[in-house]
Amino acid sequence: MPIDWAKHSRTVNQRYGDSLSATRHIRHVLLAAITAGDIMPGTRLTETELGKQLGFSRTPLREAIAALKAEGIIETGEGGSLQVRVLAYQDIHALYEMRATLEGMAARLAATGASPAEKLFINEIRINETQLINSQASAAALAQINSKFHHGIYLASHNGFLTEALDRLSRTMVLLGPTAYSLPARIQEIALEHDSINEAIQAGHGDDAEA
Amino acid sequence: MPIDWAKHSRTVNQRYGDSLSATRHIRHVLLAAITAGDIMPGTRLTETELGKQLGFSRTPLREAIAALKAEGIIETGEGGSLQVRVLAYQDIHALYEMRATLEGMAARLAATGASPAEKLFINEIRINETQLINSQASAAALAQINSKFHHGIYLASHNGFLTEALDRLSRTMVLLGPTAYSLPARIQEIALEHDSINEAIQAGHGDDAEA
DNA sequence: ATGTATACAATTGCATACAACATAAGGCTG
DNA sequence: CAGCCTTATGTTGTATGCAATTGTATACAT
Repeated sequence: MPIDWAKHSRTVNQRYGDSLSATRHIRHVLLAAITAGDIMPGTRLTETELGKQLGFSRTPLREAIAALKAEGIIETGEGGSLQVRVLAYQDIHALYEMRATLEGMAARLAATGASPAEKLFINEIRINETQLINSQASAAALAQINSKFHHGIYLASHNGFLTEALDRLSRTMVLLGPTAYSLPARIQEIALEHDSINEAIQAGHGDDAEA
Repeated sequence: MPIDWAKHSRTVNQRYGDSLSATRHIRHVLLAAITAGDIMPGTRLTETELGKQLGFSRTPLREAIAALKAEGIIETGEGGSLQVRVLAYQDIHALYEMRATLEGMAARLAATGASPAEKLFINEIRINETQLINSQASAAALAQINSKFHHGIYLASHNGFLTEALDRLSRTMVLLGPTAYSLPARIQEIALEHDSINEAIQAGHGDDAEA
């Protein structure tokens, strides 16, 4: 069954506008397709076929793939064939370990260095999230506000490389498949964690935030 | 004065063999040129000119540049023009902050999780380094063994993403220009630090290694 | 029946050609 | 003389075509 590229293309246009270069457009479309689970890790990608389906020539397609290879999303199998990266079992542990450390670093930096405006911004997101949880909002909406909360902390760390590294990790995490954010128990846990982090940031307690 | 691309090309061939694809070859050559200071941050790069000088067509050149853009080494100025990334002043602080955290993480993981063979390997590198320092070896040789010591710790962390992130940071650091590893006082400091780290790893003390 | 060699098909890697865009210079007009 | 429009030039973005390498199937020999 062919993949509905048009849908992903529309999503990208909505999110980034329709004035992207073909290379960047294709990059985002491929990421969207992987995120949605339309392309599973290990799937072989052939340039000719992809280009035909996407409606672009192979040149911008290859550039998009070159960027994704540099990010570790796509890898070259033996013989130079292309495939979506397959994470080894140990990679999963490494990935979470890495994210925990970097998130801790971001929380600490946010607690010690965030401006009043940034603290206010983070706090408002947290309030917003609580409201959404109490009103039984959809999983998608919760995931979105969750992402916003974390990203707010990243930015408040005032460290562009940290933000970039965490964003890159998120992109790599999509290789693990869809996350389970929908379990009620987990939602409560996350809410409590976010409260602790938020309080530590508001109070300026670096150690507490990192924990 | 034109850049001596042939020299960098030879260096790459020595280091990685001469069977690299044009794209990868160009990527390494550009990195070597930036590392050597032949191309300074902010320098504008034109594809046509570069391709002519390197002896390759624009296609593999653009793919190499796409990869370097994804890594944050090359950026697109206004109007789509290419230039070597110029680090903002705050980026320098962020870069060192990031490296300190990740190196600490690597040292902790190495201390708690390295195999006996890996500990032995790291210890031998440390002994080798001491000998080189005592015998007044060249700065280049010291830099090389220093790099080996750190890389040994990265690998002993058993976290591929951490290793990759640190390698990427190193590549970004070349944008700061050549490092000062030649000051005698600094060499002694580094030697002491390495001793502390090594001892902590050998003893399996995670907290000490991280510090 | 199995192993190997050879030929063919498919796919990636690279080069060239063309189109679209931005930029800067020069002339024209107010 | 100043400002703006036009045009020429250079650079990036995209498409197409060709070469080389790799995977595969088939036929033949052991």
